[in-house]
Amino acid sequence: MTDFAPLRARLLEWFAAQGRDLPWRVGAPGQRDPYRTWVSEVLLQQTQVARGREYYARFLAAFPSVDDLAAAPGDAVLKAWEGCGYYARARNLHRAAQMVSAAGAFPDSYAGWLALPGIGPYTAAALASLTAGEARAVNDGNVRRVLARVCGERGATPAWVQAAADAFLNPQHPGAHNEALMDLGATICTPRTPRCLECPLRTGCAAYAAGQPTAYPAPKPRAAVKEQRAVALLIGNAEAAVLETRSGKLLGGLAGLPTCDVTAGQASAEAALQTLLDRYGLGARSRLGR
DNA sequence: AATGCGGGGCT
DNA sequence: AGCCCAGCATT
Repeated sequence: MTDFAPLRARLLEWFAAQGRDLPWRVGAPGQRDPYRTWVSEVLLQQTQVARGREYYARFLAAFPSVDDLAAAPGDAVLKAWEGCGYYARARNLHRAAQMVSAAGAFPDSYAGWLALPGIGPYTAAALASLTAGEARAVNDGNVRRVLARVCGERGATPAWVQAAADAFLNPQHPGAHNEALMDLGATICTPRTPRCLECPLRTGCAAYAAGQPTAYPAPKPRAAVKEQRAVALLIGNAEAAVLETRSGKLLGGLAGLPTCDVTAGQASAEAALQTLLDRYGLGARSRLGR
């Protein structure tokens, strides 16, 4: 295994000088406010920082404290999340806020955070290290990429990444170390065109030495994208239109235009449209003037 | 271990 | 036109 000791120090030095200034980073890593840190971490699950910033400001304005969030109606929480995607995050955050509010205190350990809905290994490690200084290494897309490159490990499996992240962790400054690694992955050790000449870990990086940083980690073969087709009906105009509560998993429970799935081919599309027209008693398609 | 879940940015 | 993003829950 790579000798991480010199890399740890250089990473923290770089972070002190070049780390990102983000609105939820108030106070020292290790004693951050649990609610704000929690909201930011959930928002940033599979969501880029620029977008997370917008929704963070909106969400904190609507729900300034965990008690405010717990007391809010579910619709209001979803409304604040509107357009951000992965809506289970909002529903789980709301449920978990009610659990925390009822308990009267935030979790104070990795295990405690992990027990809340919507919080998995990554988020629990981030929260435990950032709010309580617990020595837990985060393992996310940035960490996987940075460590695969530093160690020259093309086939970085989840188990390998976790072991490497644990070995790299700075037990004296786990929160700062985790944030530093994420910032490095986001701003220097990027997926496509890494800025190796600005990287504090360049000396000692196996991928840089090999001259092909983007070859690490090797991309995983992706499953073929499944295509789905549907016909939607607009009754109304840009000001007001008929909406339905969607069923199923895709945006289920949210409002949307009336839709009908299309199985295959033109005939099926015509049939789907007719189904929608019949549903609203709009008669033959020709009556729409087409 | 695989899959579904949103929406947008980057190359 | 892919690939990726501070992942998680479910199967």
